[in-house]
Amino acid sequence: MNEKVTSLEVARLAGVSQSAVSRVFSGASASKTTVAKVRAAALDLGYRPNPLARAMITGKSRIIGLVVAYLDNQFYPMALERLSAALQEKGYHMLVFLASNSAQDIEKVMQELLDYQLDGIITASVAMSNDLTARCAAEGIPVVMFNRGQDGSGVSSVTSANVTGGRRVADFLLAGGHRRIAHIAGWQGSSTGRDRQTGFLQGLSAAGAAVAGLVDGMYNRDTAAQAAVHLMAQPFPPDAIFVGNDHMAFAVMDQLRAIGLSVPADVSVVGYDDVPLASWGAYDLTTIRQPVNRMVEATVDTLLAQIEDPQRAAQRIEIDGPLMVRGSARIPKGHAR
Amino acid sequence: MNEKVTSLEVARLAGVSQSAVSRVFSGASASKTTVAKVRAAALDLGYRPNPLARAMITGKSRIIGLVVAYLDNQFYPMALERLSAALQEKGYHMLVFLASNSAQDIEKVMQELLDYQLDGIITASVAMSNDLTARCAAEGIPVVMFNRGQDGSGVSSVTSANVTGGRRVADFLLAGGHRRIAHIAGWQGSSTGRDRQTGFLQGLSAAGAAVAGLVDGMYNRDTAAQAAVHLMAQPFPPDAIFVGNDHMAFAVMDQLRAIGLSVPADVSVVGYDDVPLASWGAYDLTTIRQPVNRMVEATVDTLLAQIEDPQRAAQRIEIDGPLMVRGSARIPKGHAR
DNA sequence: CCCGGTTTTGCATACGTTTGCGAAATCTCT
DNA sequence: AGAGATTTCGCAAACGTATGCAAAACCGGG
Repeated sequence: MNEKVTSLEVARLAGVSQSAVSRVFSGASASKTTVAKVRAAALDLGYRPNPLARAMITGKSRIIGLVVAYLDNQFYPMALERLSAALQEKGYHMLVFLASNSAQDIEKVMQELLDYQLDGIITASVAMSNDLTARCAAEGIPVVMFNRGQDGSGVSSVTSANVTGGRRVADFLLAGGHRRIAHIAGWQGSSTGRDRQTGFLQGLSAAGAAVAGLVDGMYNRDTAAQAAVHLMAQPFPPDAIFVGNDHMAFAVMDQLRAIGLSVPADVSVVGYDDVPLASWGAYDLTTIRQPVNRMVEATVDTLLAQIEDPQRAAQRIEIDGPLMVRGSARIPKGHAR
Repeated sequence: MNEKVTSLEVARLAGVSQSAVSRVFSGASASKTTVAKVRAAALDLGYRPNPLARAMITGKSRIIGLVVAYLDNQFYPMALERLSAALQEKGYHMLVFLASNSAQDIEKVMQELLDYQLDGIITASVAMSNDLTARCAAEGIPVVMFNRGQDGSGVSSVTSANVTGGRRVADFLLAGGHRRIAHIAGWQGSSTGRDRQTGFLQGLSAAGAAVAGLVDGMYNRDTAAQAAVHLMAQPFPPDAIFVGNDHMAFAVMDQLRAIGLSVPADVSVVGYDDVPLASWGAYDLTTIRQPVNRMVEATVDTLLAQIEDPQRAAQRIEIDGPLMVRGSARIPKGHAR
């Protein structure tokens, strides 16, 4: 039914050469009259340049690969939405690759990533070994890791200021008068998990306090809930828990309430991310906000800059975010909400 | 650094023609020895066929466009994840298009959709006018609407059995002894919203009951919360509310609790979707499960079948889902949980 | 009106694959 | 072993665009 209309047909109708049509649509120089004739003919025929053909010749597909593991954590859908919107604005689109974190699976995804002539890659939440990211870089495809850092490897990354954030939580809980503070950490295989923990522990020891329990929650609801049970079963249970991200914090709150404890009366809970759900009535979670918008902006800027200039050095961007004080943790006296 | 290796180089190394290489990788006939030689050479050079070049000549890109409006509702990230995984399994990938529901925006997205040589399109949650879907169909691109139906238009759709589901909720609430039952409906501009409401009202009137309040919640948290307030401010407020989807139901529960009402003691709440959050402790929401896995399966099957055979008639698939009985609504005596 | 300089234009080729077509090779059966 | 049927192979032409190069058109100034 639909005859795909090519630049050649437009050229014929406009009475110019095919190259002229190409130049008009690729923004190269052309005289006023030519542009007018071509535009008219194109509109008439309903012509639009074929991105695939264009990609093949230029080597630029205007497609960005997004590699993501899971979308359970509300933070990622949000980021995905924002990233896609931002890229769309710049004339790019996102091809989605799911990589459950098994090494074998990632290997397969990597192959496909390289097949498509992606202009760039954004990895979110996925644990790519140094090897793999390095290989991408070697293939000359710009990579930006979103919400995950990687020391040493020459790969760009955008995260929030996780160390600072962790520290901020420690300060806040200490100011609230808590003395037995535990931490259900983010997955220690990830930089975010490690950094938040580092900052948090720094904050505690700066005040001469020891951590009252420390478990790796693996960014997993069940693991975190179990950890909460264990922590509270100790002879001297904590009166505050800093949880490595909101996703786990919700599980922890559910669990604490299930065993009859009140938040924050019995135990304060603080999360990390500030996903939309954190502000909903049922949780009202005090948490560090990851400034998604600015993180997305930085990610896109970095990626596009790197696409423009492949020689550009890898960036390592950290964006600070505020503590959102809500009702899940005791509020220090005199604290300005 | 990275020399892109082409089929021609493989051919040279293997001592065969370029066409032979192509045939080996496109699954056409070739002799054992040729296959072996080519495979060896390809492995040696690290060759993999270029999907873009392939797409250009065959007209098949193995890319499916996913058009989605928002990802706030936890149902969609989940669906997206499953869809992407299922497609990946079949050798397809998903290009994401964000379409905030403004007509102008959709128009732009549509143009881009047509530019890329998409093999098919899945629309989720987005309100495409008959005109637009029809245009896609006219261009010969198979379209499947996920979680949204459209009467008349010859476009395939996959939904849950929304009428049945709505009816099921009515029956359940009536069995629970409720007599003043209100409905905060899903957006009436969508088939899901309308169908659920239809089934629900049918259920009520079959039992001779009238609805104790009916508002369009627009699938929006704030609207739904406002609606809840208004409903409860009536002289004879409802003792049960069926909310058009979980996303709004959470807002309603938050709101009810905020004004000092207890769920389900004062008022029962039932949702629709059964997103993960529904089973979490803080809400423990009774809701109709939309069987995402089977819906995704049906969507992918339908789409691929339509790609195989463009003459295939549009399907209209409805998949029934059970009521997940939890704690947010009074449980009828003797009801088997 | 002519000349140097700047744009603009068309021609032809390239990008990396698939695929129809005839030639060559292989197989099958007597 | 040879004829016919079948399979495999290479050649070359697509697919729809971008772009280097040289010719053509245009510009302003003397």
